[in-house]
Amino acid sequence: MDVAVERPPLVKEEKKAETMMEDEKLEATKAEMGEVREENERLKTLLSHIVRDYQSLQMHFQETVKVKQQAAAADKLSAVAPVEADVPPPMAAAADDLVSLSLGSGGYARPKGAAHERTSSSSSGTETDQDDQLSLGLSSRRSNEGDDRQVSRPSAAAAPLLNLSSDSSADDAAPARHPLSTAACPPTSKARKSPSAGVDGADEEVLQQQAKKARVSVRVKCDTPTMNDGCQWRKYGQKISKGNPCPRAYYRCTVAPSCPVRKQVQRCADDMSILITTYEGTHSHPLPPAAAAMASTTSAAASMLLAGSSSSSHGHHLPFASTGLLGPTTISTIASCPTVTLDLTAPHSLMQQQYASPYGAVAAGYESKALPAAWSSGYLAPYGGGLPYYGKSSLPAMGQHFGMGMATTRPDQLYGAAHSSSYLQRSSSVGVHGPAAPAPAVTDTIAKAITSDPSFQSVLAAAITSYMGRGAGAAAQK
DNA sequence: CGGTTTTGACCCGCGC
DNA sequence: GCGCGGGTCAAAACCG
Repeated sequence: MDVAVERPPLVKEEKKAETMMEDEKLEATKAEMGEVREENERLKTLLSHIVRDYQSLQMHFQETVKVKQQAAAADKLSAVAPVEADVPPPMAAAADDLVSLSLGSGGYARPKGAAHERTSSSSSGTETDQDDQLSLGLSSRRSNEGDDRQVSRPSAAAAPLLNLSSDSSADDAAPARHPLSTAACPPTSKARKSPSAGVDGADEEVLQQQAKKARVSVRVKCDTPTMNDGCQWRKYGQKISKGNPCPRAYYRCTVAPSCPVRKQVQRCADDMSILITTYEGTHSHPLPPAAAAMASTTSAAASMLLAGSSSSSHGHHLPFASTGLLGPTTISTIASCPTVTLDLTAPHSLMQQQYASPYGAVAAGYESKALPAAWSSGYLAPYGGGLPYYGKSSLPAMGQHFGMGMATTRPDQLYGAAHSSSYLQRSSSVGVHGPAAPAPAVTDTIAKAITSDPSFQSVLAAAITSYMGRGAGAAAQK
């Protein structure tokens, strides 16, 4: 009873306390919002700064390249009569490449080759929308030069010189000279079977040679028969190769009927737990997010390869190699089929070094079984998806998306995501370390890496800038 | 029933 | 020219 009498005042006090609490909460939230806003501003500033840096670098590079190109052209003219005068020599084109890491959506422009591919392949089946095209390719292109409408512009100005992955290299290196892009003639076998398929024999040969270029081999510890990289594959063959009791399986990308991408999967003879997946070709269709992530990884690797093979100045655009971002990476140019091998398996001494390096955690993250797990996780996060899709989002959104992707389960997105460094710093504080939660750990370390190494930032900035195309430019100028 | 996997045959490049 | 090995084809089997 007493209690009943005394209750009203208590309730009042409670209410008072509640309102006080709410006020506090409100204040806290407001403060938080303010922080976020500040963060946002900082990010914007940082990004614009980066973009500016990148642009000036780009211009500088272009100037240098122009000079080189002119010299080369002069040489060529004097030496050999060009087959097509208006076509820049492949090598010169290769030299024109930029360090830009185009992760995804039309990452590389396929000027004439692409157009031709469309026409030639569309006759046989459905072809995906080019605008949304995703590419495995790491391409070099002039990213922000007012080319705001399309990520990849089909005009010659795009002059994408370096396209990362194997097939694309053919596209880009000699788009006009070999109008039939390699992607367009997926069936190298068909060419094989019907060599007189109508195209100039010599051209075809060159084409195929180039198509054979640039393979990316990924070594990963994986218990499953294949590493799920998010793409759809159809097995078309299996062979017992010499020196390895384990059969090698051949897969073809089935996301698009005309997609030329293939992969070979084989267990390592020495260590059966290691799965060696070799990718070849460039997807001629938009990729699902999960696959895009993988594609960006392999394209980064392929870019290293092509960068090394496409110009004499090795290393000037091997940011990942130099930083070790991709893990222990070996490049073999044996035969006419150079291959990048990403060894994401055992902790070699190299790995250990990388552990110690600011970027080591990337490799470390891959090294653990988390890698296949992450790749095969199906990746359900709505925005965590492939980088290509970011191409359409506004800049701030991008930051969020990147952050999201990283904070969840995609260490492999780091290559494109790291620009939101302050976000990373943040997420790093939430990160959980340990093998059970590799991604946060990776995020954490990456954040440290980013904040501690300006060169890394600039490299990523270049990549992001090129990837974002117009979006970045527009946002940066704000 | 359509798509995928399996598997033997075939083709091609390369080394001898 | 021949044999070997890698890569691909394509029919049959399999599967959901």
